[in-house]
Amino acid sequence: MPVDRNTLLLDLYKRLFSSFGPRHWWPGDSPFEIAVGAILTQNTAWRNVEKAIANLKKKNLLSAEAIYSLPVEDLAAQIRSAGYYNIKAKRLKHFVKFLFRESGGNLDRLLTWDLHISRNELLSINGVGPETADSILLYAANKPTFVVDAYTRRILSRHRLMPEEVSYDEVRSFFMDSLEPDVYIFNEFHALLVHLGHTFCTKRKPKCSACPAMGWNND
DNA sequence: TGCCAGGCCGGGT
DNA sequence: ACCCGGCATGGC
Repeated sequence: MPVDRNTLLLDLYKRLFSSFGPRHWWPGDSPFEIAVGAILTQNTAWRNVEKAIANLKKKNLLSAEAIYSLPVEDLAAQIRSAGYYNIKAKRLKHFVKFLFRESGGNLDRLLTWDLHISRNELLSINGVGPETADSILLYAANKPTFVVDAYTRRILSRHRLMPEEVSYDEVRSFFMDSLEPDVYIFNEFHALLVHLGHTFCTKRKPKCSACPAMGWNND
């Protein structure tokens, strides 16, 4: 009697949670900091992002007003450690320009909008794709949207819950159709997938050492 | 030492 | 609608 994929997904969450415990994400003190982190961490190790954010904080530049006023070349220099600093400086500029245009520079107000509306608004910003938008919505606004990233895809494909090449929206729908729209579970599930992907299910370790212990077949 | 990290865009088929 | 090159630092 085969178990359906929805049940397998919920089972994965339960196993991850009981193995690793709550991750208490996202690292960041304010919604704006979380949004900046979401842009800076695009295809980049978080530890490189932390340094850039700490630097912005130290220089009192971690606000929509400061980033709006700072010349883009200067901003790039301040976020150097995050990598892709020229392109990311432009993206942060696009983001804060959007905030002032749509919401008076106030991210909190934008995030009170309806999920579907605010997601499309965020996606209209040059430099904000689906993962960045969902990260901001889930972790800064506590809205029930699921974040899909490279770890999510790798883990799901290694566990044969989903082929490698499916689209972002297909993976997101798989999670959102299988689980109750619970912000806490979406938050922890994504964070747990990143934790697993980070510590065990990496590219350098094609045989995920934690998975057999968790009762999963990933030959 | 090379390979990898919590993507996304723009130009070309 | 896909496909691909470009973007860049820092750690293992």
